[in-house]
Amino acid sequence: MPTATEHRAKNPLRKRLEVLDDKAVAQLIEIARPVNLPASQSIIIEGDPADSVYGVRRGIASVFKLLPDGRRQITGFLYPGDFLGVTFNMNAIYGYSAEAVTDCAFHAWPRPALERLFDKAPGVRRLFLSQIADELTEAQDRMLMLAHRSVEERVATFLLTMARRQAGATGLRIEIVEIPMRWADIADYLGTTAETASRTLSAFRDRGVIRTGTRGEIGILDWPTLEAIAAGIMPHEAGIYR
Amino acid sequence: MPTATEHRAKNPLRKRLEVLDDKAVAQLIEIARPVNLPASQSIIIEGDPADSVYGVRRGIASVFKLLPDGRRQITGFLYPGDFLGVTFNMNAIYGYSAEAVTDCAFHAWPRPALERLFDKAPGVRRLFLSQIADELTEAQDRMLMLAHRSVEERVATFLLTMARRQAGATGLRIEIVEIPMRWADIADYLGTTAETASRTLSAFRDRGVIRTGTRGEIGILDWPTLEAIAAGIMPHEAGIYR
DNA sequence: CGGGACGTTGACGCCCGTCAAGACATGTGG
DNA sequence: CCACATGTCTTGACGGGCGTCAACGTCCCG
Repeated sequence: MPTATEHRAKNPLRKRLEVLDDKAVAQLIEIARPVNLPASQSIIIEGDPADSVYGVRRGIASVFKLLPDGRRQITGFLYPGDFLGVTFNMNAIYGYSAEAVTDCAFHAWPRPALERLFDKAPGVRRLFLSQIADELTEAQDRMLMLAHRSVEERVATFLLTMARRQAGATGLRIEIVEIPMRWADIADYLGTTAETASRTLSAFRDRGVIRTGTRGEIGILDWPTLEAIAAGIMPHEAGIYR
Repeated sequence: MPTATEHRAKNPLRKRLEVLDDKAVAQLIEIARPVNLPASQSIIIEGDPADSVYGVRRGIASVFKLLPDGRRQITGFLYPGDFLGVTFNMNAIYGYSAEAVTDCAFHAWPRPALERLFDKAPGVRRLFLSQIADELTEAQDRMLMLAHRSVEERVATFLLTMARRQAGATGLRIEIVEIPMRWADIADYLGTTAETASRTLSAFRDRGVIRTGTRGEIGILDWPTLEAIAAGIMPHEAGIYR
């Protein structure tokens, strides 16, 4: 049974919009304002009035929450086809912050125009609905992950998710996985630290599971082992520290 | 800014349904089938076809996911007024399991009838929508919690949430908090173990923050300290082990 | 070339998960 | 009413995973 993340991985923009008829898509594009942001720029700030909804066109964005002491939990990475800032609060306040991980292009929809479109084109409402539902399922999966799985399992799962996303519908076990985000971001996403994440990668490398070297790339050498680690099979055979 | 849990705590059944007009409420009740379950009986099983949506009328239910090795993460407790099994998946499969924590009474709505009602009464759709959105916000809050906060902070936060829920809109700092669920459940909810949760309670007791004794009840003696612990202020003054 | 951002590696300590045993309450049958 | 079984909570002992602090290496950009 695929997780929500895996499900989402197979649903880029085209897939997501194909539930809409051509007219609805045209209307959506029409009321959109284009927004471009360089990496690590802020898009949405938690607590601000939620007057726009954003759709990722290009690049990767992160959604996160902050603790008063400055610590950060990235609750998700968003890819082309994903939406940002879809809230149904009555007070219409963003419930989280978001920023561009890589250089990004967005559609920005003013909320009033979007809600008018909701009434004209029910398919559009259903589209945003399914996004929320997907996010909820993914959030629940990740709760399980954060609470009950070791950092090794989390990192392995992350690598596999990235690999499968890039393989797309082909299902191939690709060799080189591109990791566009910084490891500090990944650590915040996985609920650990950059140091521990790095150590875990090194351990995988030393066990011959992956290959490192080029910045922003990981080579997967041993899929079965990586999958076994992610699944939690493989009883602490070799710790993080050699 | 209140968390989603706190928000939900102030929204029992009446509050939640008051966004509907009388006719919609009547229609909802009309198509509902009553279901009663004793404590620890299963309501929904992850992976089963999602042919019903449930509304909690009385009692407390837990929503959870299981790992293959049997470990469990409770992703939320549901109270009267909350809904269960609202999925917008195209395949219409429950994404989680649920069971009664205490003796429970539910409304059960067959999905087809409910979707017909969605079209007749748009307020009903919006009601279920806002539930999903609430759950998503809560899920994101809890990710932060599980990933970055100590067990002490989590237990303190849980006690405060329960206390505030019982205080309702009064905002009073009530003395005796009823805890209807077993600590094993609470531990699974907080992403820890029953042992550690128990130890944490004992530490609070020894520091004079709470009073224990009667099963299913906790007395809160020192609100400011408990709030400080929950907020993460209070640098490891006295560990769990005396 | 110098400075800053990012990743790597080491050393250290403690939080908390695990195993185990005991305390206490509740239910069940004789 | 008592003996016993069962489920829940408590407490102890122990060890490991991983967070923290610190130093170093590497790459990039002015």
